[in-house]
Amino acid sequence: MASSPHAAEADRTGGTGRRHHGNRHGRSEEARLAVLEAADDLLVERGFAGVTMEAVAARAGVAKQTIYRWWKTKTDVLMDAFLQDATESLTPTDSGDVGRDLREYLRRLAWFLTEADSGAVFKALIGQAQHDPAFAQEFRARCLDVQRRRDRRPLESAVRRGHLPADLDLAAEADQLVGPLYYRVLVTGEPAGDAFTDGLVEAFLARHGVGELTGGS
Amino acid sequence: MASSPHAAEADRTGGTGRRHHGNRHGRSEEARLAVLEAADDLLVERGFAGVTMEAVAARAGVAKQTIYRWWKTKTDVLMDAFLQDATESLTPTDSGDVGRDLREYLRRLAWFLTEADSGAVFKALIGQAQHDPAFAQEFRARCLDVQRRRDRRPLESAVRRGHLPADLDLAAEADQLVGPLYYRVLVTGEPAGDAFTDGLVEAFLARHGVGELTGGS
Amino acid sequence: MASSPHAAEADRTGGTGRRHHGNRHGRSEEARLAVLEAADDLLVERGFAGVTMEAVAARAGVAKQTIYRWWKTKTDVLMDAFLQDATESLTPTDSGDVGRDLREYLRRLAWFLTEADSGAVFKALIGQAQHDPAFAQEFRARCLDVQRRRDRRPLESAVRRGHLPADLDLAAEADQLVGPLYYRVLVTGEPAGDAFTDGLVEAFLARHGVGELTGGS
Amino acid sequence: MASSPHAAEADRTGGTGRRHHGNRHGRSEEARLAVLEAADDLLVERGFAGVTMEAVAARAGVAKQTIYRWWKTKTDVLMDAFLQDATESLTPTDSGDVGRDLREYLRRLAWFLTEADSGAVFKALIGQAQHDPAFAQEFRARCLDVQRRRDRRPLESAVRRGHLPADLDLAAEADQLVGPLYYRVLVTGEPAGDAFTDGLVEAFLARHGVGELTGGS
DNA sequence: TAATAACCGAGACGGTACGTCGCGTCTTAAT
DNA sequence: ATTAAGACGCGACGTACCGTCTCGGTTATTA
Repeated sequence: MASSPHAAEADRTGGTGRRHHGNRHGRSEEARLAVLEAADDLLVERGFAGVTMEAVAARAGVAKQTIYRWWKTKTDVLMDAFLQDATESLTPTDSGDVGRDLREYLRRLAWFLTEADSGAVFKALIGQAQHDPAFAQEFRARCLDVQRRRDRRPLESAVRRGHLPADLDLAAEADQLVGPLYYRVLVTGEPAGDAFTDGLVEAFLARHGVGELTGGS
Repeated sequence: MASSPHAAEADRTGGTGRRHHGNRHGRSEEARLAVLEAADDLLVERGFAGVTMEAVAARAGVAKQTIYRWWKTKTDVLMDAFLQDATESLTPTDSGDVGRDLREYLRRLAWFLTEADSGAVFKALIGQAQHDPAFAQEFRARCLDVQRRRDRRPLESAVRRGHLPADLDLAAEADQLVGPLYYRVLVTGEPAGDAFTDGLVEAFLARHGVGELTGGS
Repeated sequence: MASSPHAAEADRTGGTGRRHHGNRHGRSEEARLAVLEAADDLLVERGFAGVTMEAVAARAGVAKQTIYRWWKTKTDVLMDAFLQDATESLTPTDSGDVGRDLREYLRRLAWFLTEADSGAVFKALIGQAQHDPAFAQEFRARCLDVQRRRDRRPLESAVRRGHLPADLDLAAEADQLVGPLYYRVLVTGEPAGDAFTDGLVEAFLARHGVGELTGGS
Repeated sequence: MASSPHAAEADRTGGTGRRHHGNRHGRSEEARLAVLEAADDLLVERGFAGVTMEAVAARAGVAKQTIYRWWKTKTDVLMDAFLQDATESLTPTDSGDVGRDLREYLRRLAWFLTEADSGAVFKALIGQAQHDPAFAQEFRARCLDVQRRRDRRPLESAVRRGHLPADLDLAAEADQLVGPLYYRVLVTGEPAGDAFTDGLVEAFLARHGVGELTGGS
């Protein structure tokens, strides 16, 4: 869901034309999806300031109370929206070639952060994390830790295959690998094209003496 | 200024007991400083959500309109507060030893970002930049570019002395050097102690074959 | 309501201790009355300048938005407050004796305009009508026309009984009867005691040759 | 002055092109007139709400402080503006014929109140008097008492010539004569044409038995 | 002739109130 | 039990004027 402005507004009733107004047991999946979608769309269309509870409720065709029943804050909604459709975008490949895998992965990560709608949500959440320590903690527990584990996977494969030493501090290495990319996206705002990410991979490989073993891009 | 709750509230009259209420040629320096100080203090004491225009005005003993006359938004105020007292905190040393200088600089940068009050302001502004592209642009132009130029300076010294090759892409190298630190501060939120920053420097030096020439930490 | 400072503040919950916070079908009667009461009281206690939306909201224990939801302006509130409790104060008597009825009615009208709290509201509204043509129109439609019809009623009774000629222009006659009273209240500000209003009635009766048929005061 | 939007803005320097900026002894007549004119014009063009101190100062090309130096409030300014050009409009004629004089005078008074720019100022001041008792007192002392004395003059002439009994309470009679006119203008807002004012005179003359002695209009 | 002092313009200042927006809570009737 | 609807108390927004206060410049009078 939520990867672009949706035409679903009119279709949320499932084509039957009926509206859902209550349910004796359990929540409305319909409402849940409509809220996530609305939040996502509003962020993309109007920016973070446009994502208000009232706007989300109105666009989702849902009562405010329904949102508050299931989410604490609007960033909580955005976090769910992010989880809903961000996971699959970044599953690393595993071709057997560390260099190729890393290049591919960093390119996709860069694209995700700078181009994808989910990336916009992600950046908004990162931004909010700078303002609100409590949120930061929850955001890290629910989203970032998963993401960091993903970042580490190509390195783990390489270690498993013996392309990298077994005693490597994978967490630290992964941070050094993706850190400059996040820095570029979050801080400097410069474009992070293939040349840039490939450069990061090159430096990483050189550092560990595997640069010459793997093919270029 | 503005690095902790201030006792200046009562001293804003400059000790003469007179109040400044504006004059023909330009603004009240007294009011300007009170506002910057108040914004800074509120951010540290109550977090970003506590920095409302009304709270700043009240704490500064200033009319709201006086703030709006000189600043567009509260982040604009925070940016000025940041510029007011952040510059001198991060001037790099130049001992002639790249390794020592870099270690020293990164340690101070890490301290600044995680401990200093100005660092809190900086993080808040970075956060806002994720929410508001227009602000992001202005923030980069007025603050970040200066900061990046500072980040590059130790490397420039090293090149001048011949400790690093002259054809190095300093901007890219600097980004690789500080990127993981920002990543840690802004994204993962893990502590960035001396061990961490020294590790970054070590990796950098190893990458350029100058690791063994300079002393350890 | 609204004829003096009220003790109702604490009773607005209706004695049950529960607060009303809105419901699906229509507005809070509780809030409505509290607002009218507060506006009325503020006018009497602090004058027209004291009737600010903020003061009304604060005194009524109501949010500003709740006032704006149902009234356009503060004079709109005062008009409702006036209508709420002014109607019954001025219902003319009908004793069968034109002179007695007119004397009685004009005395009560004079008292209303100069002494009653509602009279103060009325004068404030008349004042506003001089400043704002659009308001003047609405005020006349909603309040003054009713009032003028009341003014005419004693004369209508007299015509019905044959004490006054049937072809009399009642509107014009009523205007001539009450006009000098309003003039005194609104323009000259002189006291309008019984002697004054009785004099008006006397002149009126003399003009139509019924002075000697009816008893004095 | 001040009887219609003025083209004087550019001519306030007296055609010399020079501006007045100070004077050792005494105030600037130029500034005084510009303020009165601006207040008058703003009232006519934008209504009472448009007469703000700032707008008056801006339109008069005068500093706010200059207004506050010579006038307490904006209604004080309007009162001066009214006095400046209202006196001569209403001087009663004295033809020797009470009926003719009264008819003429009431017609002019009605025109003044409903059509003239000064009448608009007058109504605004009357309106303010309903809101502010202190102002009401001053307004009556400085403006209304003069006006009422004017209202009485035609009657005084008639008494002098013996057309009306010498023991008549002129103040009361004058109030009864003009009261309905003010009532119409201030309260009902109905047009007050010649037929209406002539009717008032007719009724007055009939009341005193001089109706048949004087010619119609 | 120079200094002086009352007045002028400009406009920044501390405030109050405005009318609006969004928050999170609540009540209701319907499903 | 959950929903859509929406009124509510609340707090902050950004704006308009208020009345006060310097400030520098102008100008008629005094020194």
